[in-house]
Amino acid sequence: MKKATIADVAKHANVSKSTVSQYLNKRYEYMGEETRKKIAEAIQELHYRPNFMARSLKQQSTFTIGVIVANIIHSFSTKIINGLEAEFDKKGFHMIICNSADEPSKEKKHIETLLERQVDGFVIFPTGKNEALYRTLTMQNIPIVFIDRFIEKLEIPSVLLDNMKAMEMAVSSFNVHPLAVVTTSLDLQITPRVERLEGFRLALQKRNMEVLEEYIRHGETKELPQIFDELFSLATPPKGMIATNDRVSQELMLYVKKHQIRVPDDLQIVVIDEMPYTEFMTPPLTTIEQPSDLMAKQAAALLFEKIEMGTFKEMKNLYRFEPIFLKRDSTLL
Amino acid sequence: MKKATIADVAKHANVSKSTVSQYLNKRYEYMGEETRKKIAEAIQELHYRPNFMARSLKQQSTFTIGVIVANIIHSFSTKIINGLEAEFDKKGFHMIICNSADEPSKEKKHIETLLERQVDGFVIFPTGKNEALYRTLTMQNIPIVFIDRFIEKLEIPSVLLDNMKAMEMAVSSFNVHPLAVVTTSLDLQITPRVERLEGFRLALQKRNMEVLEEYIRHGETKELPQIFDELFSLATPPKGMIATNDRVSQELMLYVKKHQIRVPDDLQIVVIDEMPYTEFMTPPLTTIEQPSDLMAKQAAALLFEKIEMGTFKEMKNLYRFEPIFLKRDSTLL
DNA sequence: CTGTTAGCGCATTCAG
DNA sequence: CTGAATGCGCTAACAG
Repeated sequence: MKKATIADVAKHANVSKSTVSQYLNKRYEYMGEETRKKIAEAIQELHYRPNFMARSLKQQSTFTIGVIVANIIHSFSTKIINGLEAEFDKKGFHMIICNSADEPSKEKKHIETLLERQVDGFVIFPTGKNEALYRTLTMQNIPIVFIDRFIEKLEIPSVLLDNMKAMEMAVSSFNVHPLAVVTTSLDLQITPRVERLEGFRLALQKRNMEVLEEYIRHGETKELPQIFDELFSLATPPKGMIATNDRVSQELMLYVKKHQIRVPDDLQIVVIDEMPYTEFMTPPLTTIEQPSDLMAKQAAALLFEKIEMGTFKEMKNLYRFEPIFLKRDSTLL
Repeated sequence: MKKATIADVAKHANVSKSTVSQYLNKRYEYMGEETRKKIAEAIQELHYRPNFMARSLKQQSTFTIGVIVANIIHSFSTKIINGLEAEFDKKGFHMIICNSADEPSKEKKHIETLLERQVDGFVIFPTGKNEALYRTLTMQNIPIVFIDRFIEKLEIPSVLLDNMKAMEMAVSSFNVHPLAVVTTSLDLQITPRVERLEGFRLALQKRNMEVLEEYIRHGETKELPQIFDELFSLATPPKGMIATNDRVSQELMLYVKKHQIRVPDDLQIVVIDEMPYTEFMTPPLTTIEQPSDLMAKQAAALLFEKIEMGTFKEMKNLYRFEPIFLKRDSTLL
């Protein structure tokens, strides 16, 4: 039971291949009523399905987008993937998902193989360490949109959270001090992490509060307990803490529980990224949510702009989204 | 700056297309040292990348797997996707992810378009309502593996949790009664839900406990609070409860919090699906975990068996995985 | 070791 | 309205 081709259908219906092709492309004007029926029947009988690869080869378009996430398992990636899927589906596009695991070499490999697969565009959570490659892509006019992270001096639009504002919101929701902020590894200088720490410093300065670097910490996930230990061993332990992403927030919850730290009495907490548990923790966590669906929509819209019109409408590289403040009980103000 | 083809490279290097093709396929034996260098240079200069579509067309293989999940956002789907990605990546395969949203019509549409895209195989969380289509696929000898759900009378292997055992574990971890079990919608008779309810009944019977259907509930996510209300309004409210998936467990946590139900004193709880929060809830939740990585590995292995050898090694349709019991403090035994 | 030839399945002229 | 011819980019014999 081999796969039927357009030629088989043509033979079966006693017409020519091009007539069948017309039919498939719904150009019914160019054929008789009965011809149409015969073709329809033949397609049914042979279980014929057009070969998308062949069409793509001819039409130089694959209707597929390559998506490279830094880590599928992270909550924000998942939300974005979910949002992108919905948008792509509307346009009849499919997506190939790859995982860079925040390793530049993997990212490079994936970009290259996706290129070989002739994807029509990319959505990438960039590692940031493949600048030459990003530049080549732009020069070859390949549609590409970054998400979550921004790479300077590149004409590639980035869709990201207004991290400064998020930290301003966070800081303004505490009525205690000193405040600490913790994020995950800074090895790759990943935009949201860098910006959130910087936003923290700025928010303090704005309030004429001293910026003490020992309260501004970062490290691999497994180092976080140690970091918390150090923080709470300071002469003046933090009274408020900001967890800048889901990883940190989870580790912090674990730590708080283990050490029976009372929230908000001993420690007030603000976390970035809405998670299922933030609402039913004791106490529920004051959270700053990223509007992931809007962000995915924006990314998809930008990408299609470039794919369909060959260029971005606006000469704008930065699309910042408003964080959503969810006041709950881990802060008091 | 148009894309270079193999012909451009050949011209640039003063050799024939087929020599270049040999080079690309690493059949270096058939060419001179300097020829090789010249080709390498030409490829560099022209930024040449082989067109994977063209190769696929010729080779009748796309090195891509279609993955259809019931809902990307569910924790188990995400974990499986993550596991599959790792396995596929090892073999140089990519995956196209689609969302059926548990709608049979969407599932059908996705299967059909993925077929047109000539995917080499499928991994599907089946809705169960497209039996004719599943059957056609099997008859056309298309590699396909189901996950999480089992469809009877089909020669399609399914990778799933040993749900009976999971419920036996759950029931045996309580030292109170009556016990209740809650799952999400049963409209589609989705395997894990059906089996978990049935496993619950069986576990009770085994212990000569009465099976009372009013303690065995199911409903849409938004109906769950109402269902909990009803359960706790019974003459004898449940003293122990099993949440059969992450949705139910989250709704239950919300409910328990809202109504200040004391766990485990007033209500003992066991949940299925390990989640970030199970460990740091108060109290930590006794959990039954699905070995998602092993399951993804198994699914991938089966699929590749069929892809590479044209047949499954074993005439076996059911691959059951041992649940992992994580005793924590929401149960007392 | 290298070049020629002939498709893979489809879409698109361009004559009939 | 239909059919023949051509090519998308690559691979795979098969000669040389």
